[in-house]
Amino acid sequence: MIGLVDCNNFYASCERVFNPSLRHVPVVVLSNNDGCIVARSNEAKALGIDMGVPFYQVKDQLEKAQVAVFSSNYILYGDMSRRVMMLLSSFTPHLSIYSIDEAFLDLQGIAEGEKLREYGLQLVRTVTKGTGIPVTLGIASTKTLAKVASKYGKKYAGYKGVCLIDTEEKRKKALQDFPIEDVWGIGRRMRKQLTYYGIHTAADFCSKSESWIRKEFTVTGVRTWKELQGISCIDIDDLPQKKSICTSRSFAEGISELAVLEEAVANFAASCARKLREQHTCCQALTVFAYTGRFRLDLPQCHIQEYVPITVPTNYPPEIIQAALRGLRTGWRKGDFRFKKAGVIVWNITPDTAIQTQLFDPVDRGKQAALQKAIDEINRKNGYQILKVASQGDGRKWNLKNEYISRQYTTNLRDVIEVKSE
DNA sequence: TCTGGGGTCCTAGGACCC
DNA sequence: TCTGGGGTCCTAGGACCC
Repeated sequence: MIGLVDCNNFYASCERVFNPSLRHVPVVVLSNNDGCIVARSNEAKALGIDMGVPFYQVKDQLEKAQVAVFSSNYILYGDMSRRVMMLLSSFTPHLSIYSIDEAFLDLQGIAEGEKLREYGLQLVRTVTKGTGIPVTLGIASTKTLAKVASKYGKKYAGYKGVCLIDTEEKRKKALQDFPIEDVWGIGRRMRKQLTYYGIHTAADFCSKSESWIRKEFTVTGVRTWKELQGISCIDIDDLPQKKSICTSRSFAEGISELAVLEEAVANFAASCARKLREQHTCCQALTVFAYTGRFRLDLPQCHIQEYVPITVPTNYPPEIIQAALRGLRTGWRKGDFRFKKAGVIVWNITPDTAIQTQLFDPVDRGKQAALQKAIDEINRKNGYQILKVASQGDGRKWNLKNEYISRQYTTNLRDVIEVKSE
């Protein structure tokens, strides 16, 4: 059996942990740049606030309904996620972290029947009490069915956060009432096509033949189809190495000057380098991109995208920054453009051990690694990016909007909550 | 005026290699 | 006159996930 643990309204729940006045109050969290709504508490969902709507379109409505609004605080959410995952890992030797707020657990041989339910309730209690984040656990024989179970677990309070699909009878019953568009792997486009064929529930989908599913929805459709029947197709322990790592941002105001865009790109490249080092990997190529705003078709459009191969695999910021800037300058065109978004993607990721160097590599890789280790250590002790590459600048010309950001309750001494005694 | 960020997988074609 | 089979690398777009 496989378990799926899903944090309820994760970002909104994180904001609540250190701010009890938000309990029972509608809460929403915005994306970077205060752009869109990306998380909602149950109260906010009940008000009919949709996922993904641009903030400016509903700002007045939110004010009227006295909804608490937050800019996204990824430092806080990342740290809370780490705490949740740490507690989960004490419940199984085999945890596969799927996203910031979700993880799959291999429950093979852990318990069965009523015991499994007990185990689940204990898990939910432990995480909720230990972190303040409410979670739901869905248990079934495949990942897709575990997702179905967790949705039922959230929908009905009677489950107390744990829903099991552990018999054929329960599986059939669960699929009978389950809207096909809520199935993991079925998106907007497939939904449209399925509606056309009169397929509305997961059970309808399962009743079709494999060859028909393959013809209409290719192998990915077949995978979902099999998973729903209880045949596992998606591996639990794919936590393989990432194949790409991306850092990108939208800018509050469009950028017209190459120098400013270069500064932004240098920072995105440095961030990719840091992510590579954190997982002990190097990259051997990158893509740098910059777009003008896609919502302002009345303005001149420009779409820069440059692939840059790197000879010797690296995670050293100056090298990655240099490669990214080289790409940006190659793609740069003269014109009256206002770039709204830019980013760096690193590809061809390899472990940082066993690097194949060039015969005539002019760089002393050992010295370089030692230097970077020292820089990382200084930054760890003294604060984020105390030392950085000069081309990263001060970031003042392309800052993000985050008007409603909360404090870094768990990672910054200045922001730790004070407990006052009488 | 204001519209996110970070991933995966699949398909398909072109260029190039032996 | 007749012109294969098996690869890699890169680009690009679509669909899906959270």
